[in-house]
Amino acid sequence: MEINQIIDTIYPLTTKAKNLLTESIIETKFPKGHILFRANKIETNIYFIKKGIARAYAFSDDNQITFWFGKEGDPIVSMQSHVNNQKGYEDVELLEDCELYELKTEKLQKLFLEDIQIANWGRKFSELELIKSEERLISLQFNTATQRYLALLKNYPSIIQRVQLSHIASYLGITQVSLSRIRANIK
Amino acid sequence: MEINQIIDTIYPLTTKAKNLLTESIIETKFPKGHILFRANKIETNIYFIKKGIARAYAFSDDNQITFWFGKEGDPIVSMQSHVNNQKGYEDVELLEDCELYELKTEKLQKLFLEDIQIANWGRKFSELELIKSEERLISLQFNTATQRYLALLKNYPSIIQRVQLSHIASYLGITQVSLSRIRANIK
DNA sequence: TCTCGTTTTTATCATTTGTTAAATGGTTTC
DNA sequence: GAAACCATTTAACAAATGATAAAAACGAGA
Repeated sequence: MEINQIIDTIYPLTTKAKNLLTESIIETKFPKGHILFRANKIETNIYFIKKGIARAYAFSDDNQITFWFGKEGDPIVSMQSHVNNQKGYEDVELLEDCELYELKTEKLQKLFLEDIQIANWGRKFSELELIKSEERLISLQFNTATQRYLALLKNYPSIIQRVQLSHIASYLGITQVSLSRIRANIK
Repeated sequence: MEINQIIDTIYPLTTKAKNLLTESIIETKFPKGHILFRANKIETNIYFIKKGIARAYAFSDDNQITFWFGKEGDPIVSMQSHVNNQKGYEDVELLEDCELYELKTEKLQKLFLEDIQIANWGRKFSELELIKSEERLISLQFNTATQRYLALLKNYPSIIQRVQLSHIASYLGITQVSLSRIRANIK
């Protein structure tokens, strides 16, 4: 997905403000398996996915738990770094060869203070992420694992082809064995 | 908690911007049990809690599930109304007699477009809420019910005195019976 | 095609949580 | 103080999920 479309979908900007923003964005590529963000590190960039898919995970005892997937058009942000300039708790791994748009956090923070349109674009960005996060929270709290799996399939059918089931299981808050049972029962 | 402190904790404003914001805020009171927000309704106000405690819940089949508690200093917002001007899915009930600060969504949206400081205050507001939501999500996905209960007690010890256990149980994503068992095992 | 390594499924048993119902405890009202 | 009401706990059984191990399916290279 092209950066212009990504920006406009969040909050439409005038040409001037959009130029200010796009001037600060560069394109970059990383191979499948690349670790884009590291836990316990302050990340200095945010990204948007032009092409590819990624996951964020953290460790609980010894095992990785995936709590986020990103696909074309989605932002990749360590919120702790972006908001509080603090260390994040997550790794972000690219699950396919990826083309990304890169934007320095510091540069964006500066634009927030200089341009009211970009400040409102940043506000809208967080508002939209917040709504996504709330929906995810409620899905986890309200629905059974089976319901959550079916909802994921419905919202994002191709994820089954693109992401291995062990990651999907931990995203759903269950073990891989449990997801396998659920899949067997659905057929 | 006083409105000045609430505003400043989110993002410090110059006197001029703060006056613009506080001019639009009025104080109001409601008794315990009052339903402040209704599901399937576009809410036109946002609130901050000066004194008291509230919960948001939605229905899953026939039973209410509490997914949020607010106490002194916390905002009460229907994000669907605030961000998308759409109907929300939640009721908000006051669990004690409450003193609230009230702000019209429409007025705030206007200020966002007029004052860059207030736009950045609004951005910070959503960013902070987003971090809270992410933390909650990860707690739900990573931890057992017992761990979540202990964490809640640690973060907010007096909640046990202020909120009945059936609400806390559904907030933790378990039944009241299950919470009762957990409490019995901890002692 | 064969082999090796990885992913996914299946099986078994233990643990946790859900469901329903009854018992206990506390509070309010008359 | 008794009755009525509500919140909380306990009990008993059912269902879902976790843990561990083994089998099966799949894919990438030689």
